[in-house]
Amino acid sequence: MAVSETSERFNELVYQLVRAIPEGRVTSYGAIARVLGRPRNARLVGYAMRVAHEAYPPVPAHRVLNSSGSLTAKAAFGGSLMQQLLENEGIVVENDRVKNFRKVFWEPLGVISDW
DNA sequence: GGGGTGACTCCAC
DNA sequence: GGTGGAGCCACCC
Repeated sequence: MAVSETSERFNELVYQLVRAIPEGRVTSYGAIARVLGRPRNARLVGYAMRVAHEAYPPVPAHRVLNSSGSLTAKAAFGGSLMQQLLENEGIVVENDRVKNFRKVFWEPLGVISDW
């Protein structure tokens, strides 16, 4: 199976990290990319999320936002589903942006030291 | 192999 | 805080 193993591994690490996000907290694509040693690969994290629906266990991709706290993935979730999921966890969403983004932001580095 | 695209980020204004 | 431009890298024609 000669697929691009590097991106496969990167993909899996992204999933594992996203699954570690606590309920009611969010993080950003850039933060994940940085933790995985690819600070310039935030876009690839986004791409990984796009195909994350094929992964199991499921990945809570709705907890991953851009660096501004905007729901850039909203369209991919279809309508207001993403916002609903976030609000269901106690996160306040206003005008496609997470309120108190800095407060609910979850730093992935904490989990890395646990590995 | 070349060119366009994107669930991004940084920097300047 | 918003906007615009450049950089990045895998994916899909």
